[in-house]
Amino acid sequence: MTIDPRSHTPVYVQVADLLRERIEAGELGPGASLPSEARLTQEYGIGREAVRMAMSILRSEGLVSTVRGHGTRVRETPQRQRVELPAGASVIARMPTGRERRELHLDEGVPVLEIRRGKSKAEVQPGDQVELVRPSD
Amino acid sequence: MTIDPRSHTPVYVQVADLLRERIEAGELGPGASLPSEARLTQEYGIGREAVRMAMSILRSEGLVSTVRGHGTRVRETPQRQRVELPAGASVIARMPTGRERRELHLDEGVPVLEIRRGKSKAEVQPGDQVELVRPSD
DNA sequence: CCCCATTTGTCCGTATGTATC
DNA sequence: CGATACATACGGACAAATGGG
Repeated sequence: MTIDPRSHTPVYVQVADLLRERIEAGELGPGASLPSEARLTQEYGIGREAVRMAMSILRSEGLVSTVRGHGTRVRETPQRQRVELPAGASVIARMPTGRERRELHLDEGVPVLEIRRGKSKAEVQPGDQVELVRPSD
Repeated sequence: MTIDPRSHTPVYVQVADLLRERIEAGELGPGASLPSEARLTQEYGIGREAVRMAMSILRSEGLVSTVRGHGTRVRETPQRQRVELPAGASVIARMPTGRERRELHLDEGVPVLEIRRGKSKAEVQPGDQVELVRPSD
């Protein structure tokens, strides 16, 4: 697969798609390092900005995690704890607020589960660590 | 609040944090326009790239929506439909894959609810349109 | 400890395209 | 039509963090 600069789809989206495929196919497993930005600019014959925007997309999808001076790695697939959703409760999925992300130590691209029971304050759970269950009756 | 170029946190993350605060505090309500890129580069004394990456983060969080040639606005808070979570089912929150985002016509920064019942294939619901409910017994 | 190569972060200049007013 | 504003894309340059020797 290669990049088509004349395509209607932006170059950086094409790059993100290519890398996402390689990750989802298991070619780049959890913990594996992605090629460096310099490497990707050479391999695809594109500018660094396109590469960095592609990385930004993958981070926002929770697929990878970038550390300055080190590189970008495929995120580990999280082990989720099973939590019971109480009777009469409801739940939504959304992105965390700034405070929530700091307090729950959430990476970019990690949603939260907001559980409401009646009129009381909502409970917020990290979306990458929790699996909600409604038991069989 | 200002920007500290010598902080260990990247400038673009700081800018995103500042703008997020102003949005969450209600200073920038739903529908309100954010300052233009040029304006922000001047106000904070930073470069374009930092501003654009900050905007990219806020978009990825579903907080704002950018229209080319017009500007960036705070997104309206979505109305959610109530859907019952079946007995014996479980649910997780995660970001959609590229294919899911296209097929479900999801905006940037919108997570999905993945509902599993037994060993059958999972059902995926848009996180900004659905509220899962477990009825009172 | 420092040195060094690697890698990402940041800024700048430039250019073209596209959408809105 | 022009002015404005964002989107995409390339190039160069330097700063800062990491990790290995």
